[in-house]
Amino acid sequence: MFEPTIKDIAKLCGVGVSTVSRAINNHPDINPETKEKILQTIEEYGYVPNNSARNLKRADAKAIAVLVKGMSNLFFANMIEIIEGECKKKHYSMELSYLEADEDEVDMAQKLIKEKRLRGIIFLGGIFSHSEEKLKKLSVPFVFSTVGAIPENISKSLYSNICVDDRRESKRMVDYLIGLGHRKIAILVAEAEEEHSIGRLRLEGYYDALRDSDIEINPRLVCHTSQKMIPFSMNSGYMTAKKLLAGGEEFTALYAVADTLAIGAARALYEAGRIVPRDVSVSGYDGIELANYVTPSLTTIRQPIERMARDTARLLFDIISGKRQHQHIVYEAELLERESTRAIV
Amino acid sequence: MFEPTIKDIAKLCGVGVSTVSRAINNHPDINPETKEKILQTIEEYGYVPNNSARNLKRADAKAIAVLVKGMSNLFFANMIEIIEGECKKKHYSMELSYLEADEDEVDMAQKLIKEKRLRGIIFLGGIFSHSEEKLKKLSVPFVFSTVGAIPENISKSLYSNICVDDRRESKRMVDYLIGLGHRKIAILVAEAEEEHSIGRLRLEGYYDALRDSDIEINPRLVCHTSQKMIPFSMNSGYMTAKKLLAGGEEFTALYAVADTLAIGAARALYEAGRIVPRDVSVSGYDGIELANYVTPSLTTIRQPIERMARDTARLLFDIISGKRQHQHIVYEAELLERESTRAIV
DNA sequence: TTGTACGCGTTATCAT
DNA sequence: ATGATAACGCGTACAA
Repeated sequence: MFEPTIKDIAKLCGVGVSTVSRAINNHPDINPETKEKILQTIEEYGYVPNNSARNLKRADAKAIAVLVKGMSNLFFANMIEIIEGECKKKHYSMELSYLEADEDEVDMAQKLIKEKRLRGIIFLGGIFSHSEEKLKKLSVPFVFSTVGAIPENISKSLYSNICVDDRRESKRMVDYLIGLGHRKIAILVAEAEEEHSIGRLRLEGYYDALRDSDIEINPRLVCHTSQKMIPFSMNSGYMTAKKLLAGGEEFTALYAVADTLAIGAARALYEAGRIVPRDVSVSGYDGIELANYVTPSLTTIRQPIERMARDTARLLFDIISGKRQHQHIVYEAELLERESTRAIV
Repeated sequence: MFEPTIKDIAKLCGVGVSTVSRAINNHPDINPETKEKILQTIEEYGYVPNNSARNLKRADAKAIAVLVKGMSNLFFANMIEIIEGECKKKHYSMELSYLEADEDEVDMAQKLIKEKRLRGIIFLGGIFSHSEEKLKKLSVPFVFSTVGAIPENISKSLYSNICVDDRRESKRMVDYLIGLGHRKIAILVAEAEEEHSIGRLRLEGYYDALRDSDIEINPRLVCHTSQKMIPFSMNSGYMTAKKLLAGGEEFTALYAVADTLAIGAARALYEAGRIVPRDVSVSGYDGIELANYVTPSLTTIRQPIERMARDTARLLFDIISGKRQHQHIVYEAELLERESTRAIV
């Protein structure tokens, strides 16, 4: 198979490489006829420009990257689409990259900045676990969006952050359950070991709520999902709830720190003959589409992700263009009261 | 911010660029002390090699790409992980790229082949809608996996294909429903217009089954999801089922060509006061994790995706290394009989 | 073991 | 309007 380069096309057309380049990149200074002929030859021989060479040469790319931590997370799909839309408006291209839990997002960001000549980065999800020094190595502005809490000792002038207060929203949910008369509230929590993880923050919110209402914390109702399982899988919620039930500890409500966990748990309750919400109230966190379609539909916390995604992108563009400084914005989430919870009679 | 290149590092260390290159790429011919010093300088100045330059230079990358059509599709997450595992075993790196419905996967493949010096491609999902001529432009071997039917007129020696027979498996499901005594079977179908789409194939299977059992096809029970909605969303299933119910046509079973649609439809039935499976049997297709956790759990068709993913990767590697020729393998799916379907009394 | 110099494919600058 | 040529940052043959 013949893989022509720009030189081959130039030779084929009897023109110089710069003319071909002009044809490809829609430069003005070119004779329409020449252009036509070149484009035709390109078509004929199946010439595809080499992006590596382009990126190497090009000073300026009008591109940003979105780095998503934890794929298999449907939660972000929406946000990414919205961010992509904002990019299109600004005539920016968007590089999307999914990272495994063990990959270092800042390292990846550095690579991409060089490789793609990026002008900015959006970090989506995950936990923040980098030193200030490391962060300083990033040569373009970046915005964290929906990532776990960022340590206080990192200078706020270095980055932007868009989030909800996970701890506060989690407390809101537990307050709601307490308001319904529940006092024996079990919690299903994942990844709570790590300092600034989502799981940990949501667990803290649970503690806050109980403390505020003078309810003693019962460690037997704090259920950690097994490390061996896929972190936020339904199966993980299912198995953990099974264990809770087997333990025999009484509870009238079960709050899972993710909708997926809650749905798995609801199944375990069903199999144990406990009817939701008659016997047990169940609630989740995230507000995924699914939560509205299971039966009974799931009471949950929903972040305003559309707005957050939009604002994330806009903020980044404003910082790139120098219109604004770094911002740290905390959004209010919403408690969606649905069928899976109800007051104790 | 200072962005050092390999030259800067070389100068800083008082060595030549090739020595730095050797240090980076673990070449044997280098003095351990020199290497140590270089690596230290690299660390200190935060040098990150430019991947574009690397790719440009490198003849050979030991890399493949996986092109996924339709993100927001949790279905593939599993497969990708397995493929990634196989890549690691072979010491290949894997480039992952998600495409929107309107993007051309073959064009993208061509770009990536040049940019990343790929040795092979895996196409995951989507519909096949390319000419043989276009396919021939790809200079590396490729395997289709779980994509819709590929037109007969394309030479089989050009590509590999790993799939299940969607039409046959769909028929299997409808046969099963008929076996339970159902004769008024509604179907929820998406994307059925396009010739070789998944939706179309599954609809054909439905027709096949009815025909085999001499059940007359009732067009009012064939429900197409609206074009305006997100193709396989639960909401789409929900709305379409609502419309079916509003139409007043009688049915005792509802088969949706995707689990997500089925779950949305189940919700609509619930809200209409029709109990599943007592009043209506519901079944889906795909076998996503969720199907096992909703209540009642969903009867569905499950492709052996783990095995398919593994075999897809292995086949590609074997073709790359010349061990095997292109293959066309059809896997058998499995009908998972669960709580959402039952015999007519 | 190390350094020099060339070329990968492209774009941009400068002549023409 | 067009062509020659110098970068871009890196890997590698070849020379030392």
